[in-house]
Amino acid sequence: MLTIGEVSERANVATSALRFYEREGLISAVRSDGGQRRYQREVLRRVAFIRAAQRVGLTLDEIREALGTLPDERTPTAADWKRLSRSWRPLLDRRIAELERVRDKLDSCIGCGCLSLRICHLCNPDDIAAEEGPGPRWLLDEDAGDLLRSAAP
Amino acid sequence: MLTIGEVSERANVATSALRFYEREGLISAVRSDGGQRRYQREVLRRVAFIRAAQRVGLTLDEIREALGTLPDERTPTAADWKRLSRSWRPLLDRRIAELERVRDKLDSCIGCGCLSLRICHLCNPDDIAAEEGPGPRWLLDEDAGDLLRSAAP
DNA sequence: GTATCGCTTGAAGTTAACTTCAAGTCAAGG
DNA sequence: CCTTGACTTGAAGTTAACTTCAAGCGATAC
Repeated sequence: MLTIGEVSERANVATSALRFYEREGLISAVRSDGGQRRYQREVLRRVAFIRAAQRVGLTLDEIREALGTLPDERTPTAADWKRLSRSWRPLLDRRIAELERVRDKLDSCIGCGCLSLRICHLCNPDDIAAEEGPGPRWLLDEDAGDLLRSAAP
Repeated sequence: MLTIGEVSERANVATSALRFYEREGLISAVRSDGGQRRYQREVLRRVAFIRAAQRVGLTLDEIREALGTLPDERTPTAADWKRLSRSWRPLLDRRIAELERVRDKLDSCIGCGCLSLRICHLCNPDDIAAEEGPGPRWLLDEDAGDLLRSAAP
């Protein structure tokens, strides 16, 4: 059993983040007699998954959903984790393709020097993202959730 | 001269966002007798630049800085905009490369099924991003500002 | 046993990029 | 002239993913 400080150091994640993940239902812990959190070693893999998923671009909501497809009864196996990670691949591909599209349009727009509205494809791409909702909006992308759901067993 | 509603519709940007950009010093407007905003047509290009820059991944702070390198006296020319847009290229290249690295590591990690800390390169990449500060942190990247500054005349 | 460091909680703060709201004023058509 | 829709302001709310804080208990080394 690991203390929160040990998990924090090994996973390179702040203790405040671990408590936050617990509140958000992403990880869990048992308690010592004195009421302190004690983690099973498995939590390290879970946290690793969370951080890797964030690098890929998933939100914590999406990650929680993905973690929800893991078996409740037994400890997740390498195959379980593999299934989840594999589901990221198309998402990554799409994000990369999107950026490459922007780059190519940028090239052609530098060529024409336009940067004018409706004419320039760079300024008015035909995407759905960046249309709704507040908050930071850099590279919001639709239906990551669908991809995850399609990876469920 | 355009009203805020006209700019909003042509640029496909909410009026609230236009007022916000003005408060943030990204765009400006003169006022009608009654105190309403009246925009020069040039603001459309400016807004287009802002939105395109956001797609590339710049923050409004960085965009303000970039806009600050435009000449104060004369209306910016196509060459001015071209210079700014060109400075995005290396940034885009780096972001794409970063995602490709993640994708490749993902492949090898699916192969080994590891996803364990410190051992797995996907979970513990050697990057500086994702280390400091609150707020959403998907694909934070260092020194975009340097790139912009190096594009100044 | 006591000093010290680690752990606990809930509440509130942070950042980016906006949006929403209330309570009005302006402009244009009929 | 009057109605209606567009515009004004400042303040407060939103979202994600956390962090910071205060006030106090837990665990461990000496």
